[in-house]
Amino acid sequence: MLEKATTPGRERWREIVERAAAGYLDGGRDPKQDRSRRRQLDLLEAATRVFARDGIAKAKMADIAAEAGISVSSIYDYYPSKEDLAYEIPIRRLAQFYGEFLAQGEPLRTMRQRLRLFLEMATEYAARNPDWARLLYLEIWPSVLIEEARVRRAVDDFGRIVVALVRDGAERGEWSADINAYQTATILMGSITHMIITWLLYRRPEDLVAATQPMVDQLLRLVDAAGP
Amino acid sequence: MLEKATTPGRERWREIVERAAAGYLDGGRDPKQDRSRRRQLDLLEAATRVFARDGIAKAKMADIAAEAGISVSSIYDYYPSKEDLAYEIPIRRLAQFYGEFLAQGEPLRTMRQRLRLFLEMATEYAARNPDWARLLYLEIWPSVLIEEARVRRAVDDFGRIVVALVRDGAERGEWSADINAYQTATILMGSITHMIITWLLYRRPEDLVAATQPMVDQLLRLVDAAGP
DNA sequence: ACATAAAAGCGAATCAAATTCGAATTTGCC
DNA sequence: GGCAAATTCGAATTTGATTCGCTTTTATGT
Repeated sequence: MLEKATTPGRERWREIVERAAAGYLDGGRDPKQDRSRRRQLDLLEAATRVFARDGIAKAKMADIAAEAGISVSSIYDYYPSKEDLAYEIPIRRLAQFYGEFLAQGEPLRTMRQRLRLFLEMATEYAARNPDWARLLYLEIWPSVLIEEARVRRAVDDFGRIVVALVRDGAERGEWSADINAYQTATILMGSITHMIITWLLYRRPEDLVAATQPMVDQLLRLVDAAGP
Repeated sequence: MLEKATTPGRERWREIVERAAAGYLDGGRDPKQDRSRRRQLDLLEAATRVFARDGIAKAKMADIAAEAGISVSSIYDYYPSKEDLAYEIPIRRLAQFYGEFLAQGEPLRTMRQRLRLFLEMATEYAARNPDWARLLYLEIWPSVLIEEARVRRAVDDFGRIVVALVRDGAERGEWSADINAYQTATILMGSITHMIITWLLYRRPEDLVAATQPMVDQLLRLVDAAGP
C-alpha cells in the first residue's frame, strides 16, 4: 500500500532481530566426538517428542532415554537437569526462527509487510513443528518459574520484535505516529498466540495457516486505523 | 451507542453463562463435620498461595500442609492428588466469576456493553486475585495434560461466552451480520489474556485495569468495523 | 596398527517427594 | 455418656530424578 523504501532512520527491528538470531546458544556440553554430537541431537529430538506428549512435569527421564536410545544417566552428561534439557529446545529453535525472519524480512520494503511476515511466520512455524510449539507455547512461555536468563530472553525477544516493528512503522509514517505501540503489540501478539494455542489444544481451526491470513488482515487494518 | 433493548430472540450468551455459573462443583469430599469444612477452605487458600508462588510442579505437598496447618496425609483425605487439588481452585473461582458476570451483565441493554463488561471484568478479577490468576492463566489454562473434564469445561466456557456475545450482537444488528465470530473472539480473548499474562509475569503495565480500558476501546472499534 | 589420555557412557546407589495404609482421635447424635 | 461414622495423622511404600565411580570408546600422535 505504501512504498517509501528503506528510509535511512535507524531500524530498531533489525538490531533486535539480529541479536535474537545470534541466539544464546551454549547450553549443554560441547561434544568433541562425533558420536556424541549425533547423540545430543537424538536426545533433543526424543526429548521434544516426550515433553510435547506428556508435559515437562510428567515426562520421565527414563522415557526420554529409551526414545533416544541412551541410558538415563547419560542424559546428565549433556544437561544438568530435566528442566535444562527442556529449555534448550525452544532456545535453539527460536534462534533459528528469528534467523529465518531476518533473512526473509530484510528484502521487504515496508514495515507493514514485515509485520505481516512475522505474524504469519509464527503460525507457520508452529504448524510445521507442533511438538516444539506445544513445548514453547503451552509449557515454557507461560511458566511462572523460568528465570533462566537465556529462555526468558529468547521468549521476550518475540514481544520486543513486534513492538519494534510497530514503532519503526510509525516512524516511517506507514501509520499514525501516535499509535500506542505497546498496546498494539499486545493485541497482535495476543491474537496470534491465542490462535496457535487453540490450535495446539483442539486442532481448531483445522488449517491454522489458512485461518491466520484473514485474521492478520483484520489486525493490520486495526494498525492502519490506530489513532492516538 | 445503540439501544434496541431486549430483542426477544433467544440469547445464546445467557444460557451458556448460566450453565457456567452453576459450575461443576463437586470435587473433593463433602465434609460432614464443621471443623472439616473449615479446614478444606484453609487448605484451598494455602494451596492457592503455594501453587502461585512455586508453580504446580515444584510446589511441595509438605509446604501446602504446613501453610494450611494440617498434616500431609490429610490433604489426601480431601483430594486424591496434588493435581486434583490444584484444579479445584480455578474451577470454584471461575464459576463465581461467571456468576458475577451474569448478575452485572443481565441489566445491560446492549451486547456491546456486555462484551465490554466481560473483558474488563476478566482483567479486574485477575488484578484482584493475582494468586488465583497465576494459577489459572500461567499453569492451568495452557496445560497440555488437563483432560479432567470439569477444568477443561470451565476454561472453555470462557471462550464460548465471548463467541456467544459476538454472535448475539450480530444477530441483534449491533454490528455486521457477516462478522466472523470465531475470529473476532480469538482476537478479543487473545488480547485480554495476553495482557493479563504479561502483567502476571512482569507487572507491566503497572496498572492493569487502567490499561485495559483503552485497549478494549480499540478492540470494540474493531468489532464495529468488522466486515465480511 | 598401537598406545594413551581425554571424552563419553552406564549401572548401581542415593535422595526427594508423592502417595498409601492402618491405627488412633474427634465429632455429631442418641 | 457412649457409639458409629467421620476425620486425622505418622509411618511405610513407591516412583522417579540425580549422583557417583568405574568401564568403554574415540581421537590423535607415533
